[in-house]
Amino acid sequence: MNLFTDIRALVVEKLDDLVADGVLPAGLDYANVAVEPPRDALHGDMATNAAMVLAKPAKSKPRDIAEALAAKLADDPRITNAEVAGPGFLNMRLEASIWQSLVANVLEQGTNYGQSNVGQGKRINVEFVSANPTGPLHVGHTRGAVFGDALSSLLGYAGYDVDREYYINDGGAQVDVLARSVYLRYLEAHGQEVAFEDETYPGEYLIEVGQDLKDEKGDAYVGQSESVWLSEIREYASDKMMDLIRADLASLGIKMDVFFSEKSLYGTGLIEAALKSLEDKGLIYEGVLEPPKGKKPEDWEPRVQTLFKSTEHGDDVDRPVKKSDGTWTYFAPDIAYHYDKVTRGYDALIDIFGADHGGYVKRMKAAVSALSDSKTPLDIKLTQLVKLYKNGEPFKMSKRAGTFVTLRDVVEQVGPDVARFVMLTRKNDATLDFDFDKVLEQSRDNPVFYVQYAHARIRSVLRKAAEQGIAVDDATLKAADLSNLAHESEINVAKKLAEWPRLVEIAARTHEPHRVAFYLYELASELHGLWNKGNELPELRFLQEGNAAASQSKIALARSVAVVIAAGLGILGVTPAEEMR
RNA sequence: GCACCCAUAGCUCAGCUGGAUAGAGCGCUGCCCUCCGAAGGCAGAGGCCGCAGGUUCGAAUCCUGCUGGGUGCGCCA
Repeated sequence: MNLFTDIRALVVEKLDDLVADGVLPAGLDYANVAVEPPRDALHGDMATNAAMVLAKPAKSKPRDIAEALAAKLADDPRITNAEVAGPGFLNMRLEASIWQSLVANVLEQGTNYGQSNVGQGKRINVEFVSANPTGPLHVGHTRGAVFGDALSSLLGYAGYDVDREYYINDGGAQVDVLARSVYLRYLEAHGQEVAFEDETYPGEYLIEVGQDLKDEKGDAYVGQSESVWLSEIREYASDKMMDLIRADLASLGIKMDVFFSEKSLYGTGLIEAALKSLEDKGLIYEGVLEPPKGKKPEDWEPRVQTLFKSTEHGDDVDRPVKKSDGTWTYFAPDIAYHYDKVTRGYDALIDIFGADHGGYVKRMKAAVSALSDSKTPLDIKLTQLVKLYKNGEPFKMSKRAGTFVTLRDVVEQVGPDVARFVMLTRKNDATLDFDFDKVLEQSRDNPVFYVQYAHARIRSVLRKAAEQGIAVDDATLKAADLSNLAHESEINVAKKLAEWPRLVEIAARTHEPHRVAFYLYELASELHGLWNKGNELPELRFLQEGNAAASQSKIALARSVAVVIAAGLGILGVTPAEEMR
């Protein structure tokens, strides 16, 4: 249930009446007619722009249409009054009973309240993290992981059938580097002195892998050439790294539905098939690229390569799919991977990349557009950098100094709930400041705390009520007499609750889970405000002394706030707090 | 040189498929606990929405051009 769509349906119904009355011409397009909360609450509960949108096509004055529409709307029992304002806005006020029954409705539906069917069960694939299997996840990955997971949950809540997917880059040279690094640790486990050259990973997390390899294989690889061990260790090591990464993700509560291996594209004809598909569309040719202007590489020389005509699908230049020596570029398996996603029958694809892959967006969109004949939309969300702070001071990361911060470091220091919430209180395309101290601060300045506090307060009221022998189960609460929830402050809380379903749809449509976090902050603010009003106005307190029935109706409102907070936090992957400590 | 992202209060940031007098928090000023958690609340001051044009009933929002910051740019994935 969504009050805004209900009222919009009413507006449309009344517009049709006006058409029947001959006030408006037939055949008008209502697509742009919106019913929204007015920016200023003084204007009313809901506003529609119908008159302004329809004035031109109806060849009429906005205010005339608005007046006629207002008269029609005033007939509806739900509308207390409808008045024209400004250039032709129509402001509506709703009966208090609407807001009261909304509270009952929230309790009826529980955390399903706000779920939407805008997704219509469409299948959507969200690919995220996709870090190379060469080591543990770091902070940058954390943001992408949290964002992707929350977006997936949000889309699921909005009625999509979502698959979370991880693309394992286990086909390239970086896995060879990993294998060589593990080999060094393996030799080390055999007591040899080893040196880590530039082209190796010196990270200590490989010590254990080398040791395990020794335990399994003994000295079988010692003193052997790469041709003996490279491919085997590559496999062994990348499996180990994926175990590590899976555990990292699990520590944040993230579980992927699909892990797709790049390696599985090679030697199976999948890359060839994808390229063939493009070739059949006339989008593959042999050619020479222009050097990039202004930043000409020293060793630039013209080369003939196999190119994908990505410019025909919105890219700036055509992109190579084969190197001059005939081997695939990185782009080729990526095309094949997306071809696979397209052929798996998804209605839409979402890729989540780090900001450093921004240059990749156009060619990837071009590829999917070409592969699916523009039928499968691909949205690519970039997550910007995370800047770390400690006590307000920038926290420098350096791989060499061993001070690079991993996902595990973050989770261990602040916990998964805080890490997730903080990462989601910013738009994905804005850089994020993450201060290890500030995120644990207990004040209004810290949204995590503030929202959790609101939830904990409500739980506290429920506990208190139970101690006093008042029944506070949802079945009892929703049957309570809610008509005394009539004070402006109480109605305002209910109005905020009414926005939830609408917000879910907006956030899902724009692929912006941060909107959920901001909404929860606003809702928490309403709750805290009402709570404090109880200081001066005892009739607003949730616990009405000696009056169980009155208490139950007040608590019903508080409980419905807790339900929506829990639902919102659920989307963000955060556990609602029972109490603050 | 080109592409993408960002620019809103002193600071950190919201702002819905274009809507009315642009909103929060921090900081600043002043208030509110015999009362369900003051870990909170209320009020006040604080704005050329980077600059300049354009589109229209209407622009922080869309388009173009600038300025400043970030990211990236053919045999690295």
